[in-house]
Order: sequence, then structure tokens, then C-alpha cells
Amino acid sequence: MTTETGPVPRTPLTRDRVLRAAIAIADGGGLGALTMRRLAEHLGAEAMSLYYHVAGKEELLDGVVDVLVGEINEVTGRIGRPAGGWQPAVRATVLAAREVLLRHPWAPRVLESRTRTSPEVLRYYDALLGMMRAGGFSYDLAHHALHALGSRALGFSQELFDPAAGADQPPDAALADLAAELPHLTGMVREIAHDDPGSTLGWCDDQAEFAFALDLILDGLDRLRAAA
Amino acid sequence: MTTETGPVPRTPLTRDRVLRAAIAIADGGGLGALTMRRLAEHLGAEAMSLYYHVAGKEELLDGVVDVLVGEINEVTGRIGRPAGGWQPAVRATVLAAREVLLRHPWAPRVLESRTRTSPEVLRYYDALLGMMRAGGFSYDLAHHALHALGSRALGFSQELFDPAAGADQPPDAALADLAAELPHLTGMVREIAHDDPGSTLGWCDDQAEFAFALDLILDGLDRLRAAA
DNA sequence: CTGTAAGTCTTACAACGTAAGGGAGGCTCC
DNA sequence: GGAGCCTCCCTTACGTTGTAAGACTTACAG
Repeated sequence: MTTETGPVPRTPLTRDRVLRAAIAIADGGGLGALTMRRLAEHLGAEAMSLYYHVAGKEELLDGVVDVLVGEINEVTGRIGRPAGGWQPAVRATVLAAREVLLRHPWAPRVLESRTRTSPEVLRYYDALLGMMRAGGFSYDLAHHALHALGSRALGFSQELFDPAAGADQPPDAALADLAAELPHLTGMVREIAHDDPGSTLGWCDDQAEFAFALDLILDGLDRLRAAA
Repeated sequence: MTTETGPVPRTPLTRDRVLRAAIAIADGGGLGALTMRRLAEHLGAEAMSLYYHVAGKEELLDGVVDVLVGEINEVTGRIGRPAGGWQPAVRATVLAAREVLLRHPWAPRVLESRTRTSPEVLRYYDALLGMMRAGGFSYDLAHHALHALGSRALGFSQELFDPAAGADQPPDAALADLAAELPHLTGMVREIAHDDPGSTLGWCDDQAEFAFALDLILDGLDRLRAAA
């Protein structure tokens, strides 16, 4: 028996739909959950159907980056020039970018892994450069500035170890032995735990540390600009 | 027929031998070349034999990090305290660490991907902390300092886009259109290419940029130390 | 009605990490 | 000296991944 009303045609696949679904999956289950099969399933399709809209997984991730940084550009494009020159402008932009990235904790890892240069990232850098130029930076100093900021320009920074991550595992006996060899580290932890009792765990305020480092760099740059 | 001289017993597998072979493979063929099967083959063994010495691939990479940072600690432990206080000491240490990492271009990616806290990394941080403490840092400021340095403390930094990487691909027509939207970026490239003609490609001196950023941060920290 | 193109699906493969368990060699203890 | 055990390595096999090759379906143009 053939019914009059055929199967409802799903909303068709689109490159954009694919990219946004990929972001949704990574948001929900982390980067490891983002596989071509799961992505297809999420879209009510088969894995190989994705390849018509996206050349492969690498290209998919390239696209994801574009969408993500595009979102950042949209946000940062809306913040008007704050008063006070280049420094508040750059600061506000970077912190806004960070806010977007905080909603996608997996994003830094993807950003770092790209080899291709994203157009949206270029746009972002161009905006930063514009603020610095307007603030009196030479191209040369602005160039140094971008390198000095590194990934911090986009709102994230790589921590070599995350005390909070290790804090929940059992306090290893070998690690206790090790602590004896680390006088300064243990001293630091002890003092800060003393100042702020109740939280040896999570005792690093990521946001405050990020802002501290950002301002440190921006202040240094401004000094160089003024000296030039 | 049984021969008197049996099959020569290969040098036995060892956790250390496994880790060092892993490093050798990554050095030679990149991180992608480092698979359990290839690693075993390199050692004249079967893949599953590795699992007696190493719990799994993640634990293998943890071990690789320990060996690598151990190498750094060995190198940086040998440099005597340079005259001039904490800043030259930290600077020399970080640059020495960088030199080691430059011999293993895949290492940053591994470092970043670890969740476990490496004992060797802790040792390294403790050494840095010691220099700062000796230079008059409070624990609080030293703590901020480590965060501000981030991955730069170990000698690498994440660049959001590597102009050299994209420089060899054909100058895309779409990218040419894009350039029109990026006045500051194109202006910067034009000027720097003018100052130093002959190399639009590879026009960023990574080593110089790294040192610039490092000094920028160290100078800023020293100012805070002096003000305290 | 007949191409032709766009879009999706089926099938299949190689490579990966690793679980499960077998077996050889050497040690200790009766 | 034999029994049992521990150390170390191997064989086999499974599930998952990205994706190459190509067949099918639908829509539309001539």
C-alpha cells in the first residue's frame, strides 16, 4: 500500500547545518563525541552524506572554526569603542572573545589544531590591529603585540597543569614523596590555602589570572608605544 | 634439527625503552606516526606486548612527557645562576627549555593534551618558583607569574595562525577578495615586506618573537615586584 | 520521454586502540 | 625434582574510526 503523504522530507542537509550540528555535539559531549557517524545521526542522515557538503573531517573542523570565530567577530563588532584609547578597546575585545570561547570549552583544542588560516581569524586580527594603529602603534610594534598575545588574543591560554584537574584523584603516596622535593611549590600552595581556607581545590581563578596576564602584556605594550 | 645457539634474545622491552622509542618515532614522522603497532614494530615486538610496560596510549604519552620534561630539567639544572637576579635566571631557563622543545616539534601538542600532572613539570615549576622567590617575589605574585607565562614557561606558545604555513598554498582568489576587507593586516604585511624584501614567506622570526614576548612579561613582573 | 545533475545511501576497507587469554621461561618452595 | 607461580611476550579478535567507490533517487531541462 502506498500512502498519499510520502515520507516527510527532512530539512535538507546544508554545509551550515552540518557545521552547527557539529558544534552542538561538541558542546554536549566534548570533542571526542564528534564523529562523522554521530554527526550524521544527529542530522537524520548517513555518515557518507556529509561528504557532499564537507570535504572531510579536517575541513569540517576548519568550518567549525570559521563559524565559531565568526560568532566572536559578531560579538566584538558590536562593542563600541570604549573611551580611553586602544588599551580598553583591545581588552574589551579579548575578554568578549573569551566569553564566547568559555561556552565551547573544546574550542581551544580545535583552534590550535588547524593548519589552514581561517578567514574569520584574519578578520579578528585585523580588528585588533586597527585598534592598535588608532592608538598610535607602528606596524612593527603591533606585529610584536599579536605574537606576544598569542592564543590569548582570542581569549584562551594554555595552562601547563591544571591543579583542579588533579585535585580529585587520590593523593598518591609517590606524590607525597615528591612534594618533599618541591619546597617552593608546597610553600606556595600552603600559603595560598591559608589565605583562602576551604578551597585547596580550584584555588586558581582562571578568569582573574587571564585578566592579570592580559593586563600585564597590554601595560607592557603601552609602555613601549609611549617610549617610541 | 635443533641448533645449539638458540634465537638471539632481543634486548628486552622496558618502560624506558618504550618511551624513548616513542619519542624517536614522533621525532621522525610526527605525532601521527606514533601508533602502538608501529611503536612495537620499531622495538621488534608485537603491539600488545607494550601493554605490559605501559597501561595504554594515554599513559604512554604521560610517560613521554615525563621523559621530555625530565630532559629539560636536566639541561636547565646545569645552567648556573646567571648574575643579575631572578630575571636573567628565569629567562635563561625558559629559553633552554625552548631549545629542547624545538628539537621535538610535536611536543607542545602532547604537553597540552595531558590531563594528569607530570611530576617533572612540577619540578620545573618549582625551580622557576625558587628563582622568583630568591628574587624577592611573594608567593602570590609568583603564582600570578606562572599563570601569566602559561605554556611560555616551558618554551612554547600557541600562534593562532602561522603565516609560513599558509604561504605555500596558492593565493586563493577568495583570499584576495578577503584582503580588501583587511586594511590593517595587508598594510602591516606590506610594510614589513618592504623593510625586509625577499621574504614574505617566513617573515616572522619565531625565536625573536618568543623572546620579545617573554621579556615583555618578565619586565612587567619585575615592575610589579619592585612596586610591592 | 530522456538525459543530466544534485543529493543521499549502501557497502566495504584499512587502521586504530585494546580486551581476553594462551604459552614459554625462570623462580621458589615442598 | 616436580609443582606451582610470576614475568613477559604473543595470538586472536572486537568495536570504532575516517572515508573510497559507486549505486540509487529525485528534480528538472530539452
